[in-house]
Amino acid sequence: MHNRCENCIIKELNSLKALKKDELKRISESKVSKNIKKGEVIFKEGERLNGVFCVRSGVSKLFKMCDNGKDQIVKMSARGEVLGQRSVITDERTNLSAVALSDMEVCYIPKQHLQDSINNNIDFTKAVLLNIANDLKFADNVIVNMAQKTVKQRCAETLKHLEDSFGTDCDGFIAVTLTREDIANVVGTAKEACIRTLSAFKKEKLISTDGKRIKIENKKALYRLIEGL
Amino acid sequence: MHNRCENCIIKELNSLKALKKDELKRISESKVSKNIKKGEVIFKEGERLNGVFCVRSGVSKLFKMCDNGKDQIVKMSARGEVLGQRSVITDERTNLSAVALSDMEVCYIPKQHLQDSINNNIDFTKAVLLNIANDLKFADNVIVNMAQKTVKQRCAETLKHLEDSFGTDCDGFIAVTLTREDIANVVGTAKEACIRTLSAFKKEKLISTDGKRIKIENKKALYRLIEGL
DNA sequence: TTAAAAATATGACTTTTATCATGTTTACAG
DNA sequence: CTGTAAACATGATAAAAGTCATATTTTTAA
Repeated sequence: MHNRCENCIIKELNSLKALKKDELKRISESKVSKNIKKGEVIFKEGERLNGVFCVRSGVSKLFKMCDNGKDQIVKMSARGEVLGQRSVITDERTNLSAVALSDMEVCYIPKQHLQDSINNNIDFTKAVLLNIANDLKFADNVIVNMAQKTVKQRCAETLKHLEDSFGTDCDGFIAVTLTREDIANVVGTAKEACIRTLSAFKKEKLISTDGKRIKIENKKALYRLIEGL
Repeated sequence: MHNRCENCIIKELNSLKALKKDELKRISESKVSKNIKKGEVIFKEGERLNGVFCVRSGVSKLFKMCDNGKDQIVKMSARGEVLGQRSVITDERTNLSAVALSDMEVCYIPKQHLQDSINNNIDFTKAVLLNIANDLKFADNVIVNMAQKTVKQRCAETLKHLEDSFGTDCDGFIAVTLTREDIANVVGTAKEACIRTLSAFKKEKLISTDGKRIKIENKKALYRLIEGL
């Protein structure tokens, strides 16, 4: 038996909370729950999506392959993210690729439902609009950081952002574990530079690590680093 | 006598085209036409806007001041841009500053009108949504370029983008003239690096210049530069 | 018109970051 | 378990980009 969207708590985190009972009912009947394994591709840049993926649990990265062979991660998706939302709205091919960074539970929702609701439920359209507007603000800020901050500053910023978005586990470590290469691909640098910077942070007691797990030890100093040089 | 929004051709370029006659009428009655001088501040980052600015003519830059004292230009606004749209929608303080780069004609539209239409006219809400979704796609691509491309590549990209957005004048020069410093602030580099790169482009006959005016002479070679190194 | 200010241009040098090489540790499939 | 691949780490070096200095040209405003 399916879990019913009407009862799903995840939608409180995204635009789907603005859907009405009957809309949710219809979605419930055609949605497909999927388990996605770590490393699996959810969609590739340039694909035409026939639906969106509502993330119930797990983490994924949204990124673009560059001419230089590296990936640039544009966004890390947390619980509640609606993957593919932008391209379904604009009815375009996806601009980014999505890959699972941990095992994930997602619900696949055929795009017709979203498009119907966007055409008929102004509360939903507004909710999506607010969502995208916030993504845009965030993206603008990333542009500024990429352009004007050093690798050191961006590493610090990325650690802060990961902790803010994913929280900490019971031991105080950031509740998402990325490879150094993935962190580098968020920061926009080479993995060696990322590793070196994190090692320096460790030496300065700004952070500590346990394998891939990272704990922010001196929040104040790390945050200060983000601003000044 | 005011120009009436109902007859204004500019709205064909933006979300306001989805407004109905009576909405346009109401806006016409409370909008204010303004002439803004080159260099004038339209709004500052962190301000609370009481309306948006629909650009009839002229060019402005949307940018953010950084801790290192430099500005990062996030977007150059052409005719048809609705400045302040994002922050009025989310009802937040502005995230960016806007400054006129040439004399401009704009219409100031009190925010109540937009908010009313967003709450009642689903076609308008959808139009704004598409608009912002496209801005987001563009911003994501800028992030990737900033993070992964060299200054040379980004300079080439910026020239292409300026020509694509603003077109060329009768002599074939890009129809917007920026200082080298402003170009540098789009590219995300120091003005010296920008000047040097443009000089190199001139030597390689990719572009020619006449004062601040820039003409792309070898489109193919310049575009090739954007991709590979 | 002309003096001052701003913008452009270029050289010299420093700092930051990327790349390449190599060794070590960790994760994981058989 | 254990061998193999992946990830981590660090040094050496090269390349890219930033900064500072200074000269020239262009723009602007009195």
